[in-house]
Amino acid sequence: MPELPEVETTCRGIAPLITGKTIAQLVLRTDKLRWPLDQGLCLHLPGQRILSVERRAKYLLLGTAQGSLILHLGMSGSLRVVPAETTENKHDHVDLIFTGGECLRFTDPRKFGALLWTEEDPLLHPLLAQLGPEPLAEEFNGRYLYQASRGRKIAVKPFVMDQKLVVGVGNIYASEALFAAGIDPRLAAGRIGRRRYQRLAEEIKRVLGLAIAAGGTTISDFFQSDGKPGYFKQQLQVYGRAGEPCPHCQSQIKSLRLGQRSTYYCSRCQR
DNA sequence: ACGCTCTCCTGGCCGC
DNA sequence: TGCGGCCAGGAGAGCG
Repeated sequence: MPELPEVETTCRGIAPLITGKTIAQLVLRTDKLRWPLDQGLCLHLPGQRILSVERRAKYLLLGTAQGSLILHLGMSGSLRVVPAETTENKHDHVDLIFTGGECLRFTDPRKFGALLWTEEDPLLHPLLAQLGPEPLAEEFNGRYLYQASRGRKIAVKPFVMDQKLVVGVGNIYASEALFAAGIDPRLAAGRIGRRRYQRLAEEIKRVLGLAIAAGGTTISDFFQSDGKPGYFKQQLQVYGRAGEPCPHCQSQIKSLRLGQRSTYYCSRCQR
């Protein structure tokens, strides 16, 4: 997926194009994404005006006076604003058509995304209520990581990917931040000290910030809301680079699986 | 509570 | 060129 930088890029891309627009029609071309789609969406949405477009973790929240649309891009989802008459492609599952003729189109080959309607505060929705702090917020820092990790035996990489700990750090940026911080991704979270967590928190913020500035990372499926790819791929130091020389020490970048996910690291720079 | 695995889905790529 | 196997940015569910 779309990790945090990709969702942020999408949020910034669509917000100015759809804020204030009134929904005329919702078109669903599949009956389920990650979960069965609530057909009530088609009843609730027409006539609503988009008052806000926000991101929380990897969720996009479209606020209206009556409730909120909660969107998740899953592993392969993307959103674009196109003219409503634009011919749909195979994986264009949802269209939110506005009265002015614009269309917010959700595309997701793997159908791991989500689309939910809630009339409560979306931040209190069961999917969002348990989420950890935003990584770019001040409350996310080395002290927080250190305290949260005491007694934890889980490897540090899956640890920082746990959305209950901190949101938005996915598989790509977890490898990148650990490389930048010089921490072996296999280390038990509970055995890493304050200073190293201080560094890791800084690197997570730095890497995510750079990726947002580059419009995210496009491996294959992700595109910005204007259809362009994200350009951060060129700046990836280790992700997807097994066998290539480490940009710092030239030794071969290694890969392994941790918690079912591909992990890339330099065994010389990361201890 | 914690740590681990499996699972949803489609497509691209690799090797035979 | 076709086919099987494996892999892919997420994360909830269920297990011990």
